[in-house]
Amino acid sequence: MTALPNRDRRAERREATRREILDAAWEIARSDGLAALTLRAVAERIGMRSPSLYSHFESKNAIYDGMFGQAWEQVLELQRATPLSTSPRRRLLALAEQYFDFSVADLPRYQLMNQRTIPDFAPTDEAYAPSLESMALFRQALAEIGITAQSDIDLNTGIVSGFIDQQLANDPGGDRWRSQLPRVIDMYADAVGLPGPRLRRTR
Amino acid sequence: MTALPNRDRRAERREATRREILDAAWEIARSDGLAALTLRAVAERIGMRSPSLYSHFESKNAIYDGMFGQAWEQVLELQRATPLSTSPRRRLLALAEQYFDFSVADLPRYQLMNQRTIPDFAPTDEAYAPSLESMALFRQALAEIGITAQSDIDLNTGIVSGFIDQQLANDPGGDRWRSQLPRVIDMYADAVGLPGPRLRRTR
DNA sequence: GTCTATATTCTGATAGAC
DNA sequence: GTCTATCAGAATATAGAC
Repeated sequence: MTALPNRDRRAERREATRREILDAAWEIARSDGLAALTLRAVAERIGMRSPSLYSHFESKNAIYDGMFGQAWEQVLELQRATPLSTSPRRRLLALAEQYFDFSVADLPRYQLMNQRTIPDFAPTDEAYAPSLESMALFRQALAEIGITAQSDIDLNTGIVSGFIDQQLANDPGGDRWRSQLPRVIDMYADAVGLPGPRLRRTR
Repeated sequence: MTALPNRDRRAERREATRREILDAAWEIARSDGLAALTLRAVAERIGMRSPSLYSHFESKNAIYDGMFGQAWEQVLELQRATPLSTSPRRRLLALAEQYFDFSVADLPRYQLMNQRTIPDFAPTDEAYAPSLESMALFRQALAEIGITAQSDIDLNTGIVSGFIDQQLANDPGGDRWRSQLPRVIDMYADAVGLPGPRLRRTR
């Protein structure tokens, strides 16, 4: 009987190459725009020829799919690594700031995750899974401080995503909207009936 | 002395063709996605060959530019045609609903107006002008009800654009976020110190 | 102002040798 | 698993006849 090695070096190498391809794809997206991605450019950046990519991804959209999954995995990691404040308002602010900062740090990533920038791309169920998991964690974090109504959750996502949008569109690199997060979170907390203390003084 | 005709039929025709081209471009953007626009497809749709488009637009991006200008002109027209309520809260709600409905009615239009979906497109000053004019009208509409601080204006745009975003991304064609506009506008009005009466009962 | 013809370059993808 | 060679097509844009 032949002993199986406890590490599959082949699989490890394969996975490393996959990540290398996705890393290159992100770099191109960040410098030239998400829609400007081409297989040749990705291959060239890692010293390959474009047909070789097909050993790792079955199509260009499969690369977008991998990127989509990676991006939401990153959100998940961030969520899992961050302890949740027990103060309801501080928790809300921390959740908002965390997602805000993650989003504005990388426009193409945000476009891929949340906007339909690439006409014929739709994530596979597998790539979509971490997105669902992320939302589930978010709902749980809100539930623990008494926010369970769908309308209250929607109110939260609506506000935060709008701040991200405006920051990216009208003040990239700045903090015009980011600096107002405490204010808007106080508004939100008041609206859904959370107890104080407020994050900021009232006017 | 030769009398000049009081109508320039040639210019009218030219302008009509220009509009026809842009109309076709919008149709393609709506059915295939904004980034999927091609000159061939535009030309074909109006019974032309693609090189003929160059008699009316100097490049593909010039077509995007024309579309961008048109979209913001439409916003302007809408703003000018709508009487402003004298009740502060009703005015806020009407402004929000108007822009919300306009935005969610056409995703590619919204992407072109507000998101950087096309990597190498940037509007010319001419096409950008109606956008600035629209924002000026908006600021004036807010100023008349006592909202003048930049932070208060930013708060408004942040909230409304986020609702649009979420509606487009997570409930296209529905009203999950649209139906909450009165609630969030009340929140906003409270936060910036507007007098009542409220649009909705407090919980 | 529209056409045909074409330049030029690029695209995603496949076949098959090694 | 990566390569060369290539496909088949599409892209934007230009030249020049009519």
